[in-house]
Order: sequence, then C-alpha cells, then structure tokens
Amino acid sequence: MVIRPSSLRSKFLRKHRKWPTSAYSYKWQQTFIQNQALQTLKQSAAATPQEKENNDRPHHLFSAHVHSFTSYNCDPTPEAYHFVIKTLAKTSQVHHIPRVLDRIEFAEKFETPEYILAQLIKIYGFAGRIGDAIDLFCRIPKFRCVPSVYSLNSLLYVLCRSSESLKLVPEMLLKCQVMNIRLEVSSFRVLITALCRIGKIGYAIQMLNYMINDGYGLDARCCSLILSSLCEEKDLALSNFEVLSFLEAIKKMGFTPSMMDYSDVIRFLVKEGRGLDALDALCQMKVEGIKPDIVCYTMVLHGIIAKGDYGKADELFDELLVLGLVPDVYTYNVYINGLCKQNNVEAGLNMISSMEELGCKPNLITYNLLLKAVNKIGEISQAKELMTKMNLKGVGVNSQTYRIMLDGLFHKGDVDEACVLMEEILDKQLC
DNA sequence: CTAGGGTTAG
Repeated sequence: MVIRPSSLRSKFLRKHRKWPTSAYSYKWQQTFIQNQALQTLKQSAAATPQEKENNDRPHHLFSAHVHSFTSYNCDPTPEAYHFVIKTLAKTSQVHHIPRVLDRIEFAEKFETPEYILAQLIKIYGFAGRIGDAIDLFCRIPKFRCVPSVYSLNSLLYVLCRSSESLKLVPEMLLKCQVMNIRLEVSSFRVLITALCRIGKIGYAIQMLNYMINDGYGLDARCCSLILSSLCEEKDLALSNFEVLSFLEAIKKMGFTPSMMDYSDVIRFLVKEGRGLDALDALCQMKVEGIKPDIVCYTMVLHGIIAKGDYGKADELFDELLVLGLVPDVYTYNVYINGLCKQNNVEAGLNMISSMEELGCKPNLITYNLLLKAVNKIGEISQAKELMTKMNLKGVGVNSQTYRIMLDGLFHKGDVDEACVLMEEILDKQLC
C-alpha cells in the first residue's frame, strides 16, 4: 500500500501537537503564526534599504528569514521562501538564490508549490542564466514537487528568448518526455509565439506541423499568430510566396479566419502592391460570411486606387455604402487621393463639403492631398484659398503643407511669393 | 471590454 506523505504528516501532527485542539484549529493557529513570521520578515527586508543596496551583506535577508521563523518557533512557509527569492531577484542578487534552494531541498519538508519554481525559472532566464534555469527544471522533483507543463512552459519561454538557447529546445522536449510531462497546446503556443517574435517563422510553421501530427488539433491562435507574422515578414521573397498559400493550407485543415486575420492579409497584399489580390481576399471574406468592416474596405480601396483601377474603386465605394458601412476620414482620404490622381480636382474639392455635411471632418491629410492636386494644375490662388480655409477650420498645417506650397510656387516661377512663404516657415521654425 | 487594424509623402 502506498502511504502518501500528506497522510503521514497529519498522523504525526495529531500525535505531537502542542495544543489540545482539533487538527483544524491547530492548522489555523499554525497559519496565523507563520503569517506573522512572514510579516516580520517582510518588515525587516523593507526596514533596511541601505543594506538592500549593499551587496556586501547578502546574508542579511536570508538570516532574517531564518531568524523570524525560529523566533516564532515555526517552520518557514513556501511563501516565505518565495518572498526571499523574489527579493533577491529584485535586488540583483540572483547569485545568492542557490543557497536558498539548497535549504528548501535539504532542510525543509514541505511540498514546494510549482508556481514558485516556475517563476524562478523565468527569473533565471531573464538574468541570462539559461543553464541555471534548465538545472532547476530538472531538479524540481528534489523539492518534493511534481513538474508539470506549467514549469515546462516557463522553461520553453526562457529558452526561446535567444537564438542561442533556442538550440536547446529539442533536447529539452526529449527530456520532458523522460520526465513524463506531456506538451500541451499552451506549450506550442509559447514556442510558436517566441519563434514568430524572433523571426523564425519557418520553425514556427514546423511546430504547427508537429502539433497536427501529434494529434493536438489545429489551434486557431497559433494559426493567426503565424499568419500575422508572415504578413509582417520583411523578407518578401519568403512572405510573398507564403502568406496566401499558408492561409489556403490552414483553411483546408479547418481553420476559419477571423476578420483580423483577413485584415492582416489585406494590409500585407496592399503594401506589396497587390491590390487585386487584396480585392480577392475581400470577396473571400464575404463568401465566408464575414462582413468586412470599414477598415478592410479602406485598405482594399487604397490598393485598387494604387493600381489605377478607378472604375473598380467606385464600385467598391458604392458597395460599402450599400452594406451600411460609414466611411470615415481614412476612407475619404483614400478616395480623394484617387480623384486627385485622375486630376479630377473639382470632384475632390467638392468632397470637402460632402464630408462636412456627413459629419466627417476633413483633416490635415485631406487638405494636403487637395493642395497638391490644386497646385499641380497650376491654380496657386485656389491653393492659397484652400490654405486659408484650413486655418479657418482649425486644421493645422505641417511641413508637408509648406513643401507642397513651395513646390507649387516654384513650379509657377513665382519666386517672390515663395520667399514670403519661406520667411513664414522660418518664423514658425518648421524647417 | 468592441479596440485594433487603415489615409499624404519622403
């Protein structure tokens, strides 16, 4: 028969208890006294700030710890040790933690709560002590604690922080099999998040494959994460090829993209000058029953206009209105940009009043776009008028505004006016 | 809790 240590301990307590009370009451008093001891310890740690800064006295906290518990004639609690460890970490005395650990291992009997050890793994990791973190992980059973995926995730998190320690991950995954810890979806999330963060998206996709092969099922969060990382990937040779094919692949495996997923993809496609692909993605959304919001439409509209397909742009604008979406400044600016590119300045200027009627205030960008277009067709006086209107409406100008105006004036050969404007710029120190 | 994500030009 297996006798669990906890039942052994309670038998021992019943036999040797000091108070003629029930076990419940005894426990209560014990907890109370331990709390008092912990309070004393915390006070003594807080009361000596000058010693905290003094690294020559590393034993202070630790001896205070022992002392406060012996003076209350009770055993230190795991929480007390936790406090000591946290304090040592906070005061950059991580190198003194091993002594504390030794004491927990050899002098104490309690079952150490796993979170304390898991947290220490992270402390070690952030202090750059990868070796200590790994050692601690392997040593967890010595602290009368059964390591679970919780500790493993902490370790994986730490290992994934640098490319150097990343190499140790496969070894640790094997090791945890021996320790009988089964990876959970959360572990994969830790790995994939970290891999994406350090730009190792290829490895992240590999992890996703392992996950599927090991029967964990496809995790939507992992998919979204990899997808958005691919969209942000700077190596275009890689991402241009991957983004859509990756999306296609995970969709086949049962992933249903959310609006955010599509937003990421559309933003990527537009940035890459693939406006038509962005439009396709938008259609795909609708097919899948997701109503694209105004941001999606604005991005696609931008992409289409960049391609010069103004007919499609108009269609798209109509469509969004039909869907009941309300265009905002971003949308109007994109649209106005399209009108300006077609040299349809008239329509662009009319948009200002339309916007105002619809309760959408034109902003600096709106005016800059139109100023540029007006100057382009050589209507300097109209541009000046527009600038006055800007001021009137309380829309401040920026250096871009002045550059546009100077450009216009020089283009016209109006050097005098340009000089006047130049002085105004110098006055405002907007150079 | 319903944001965030999106607009000029260099």
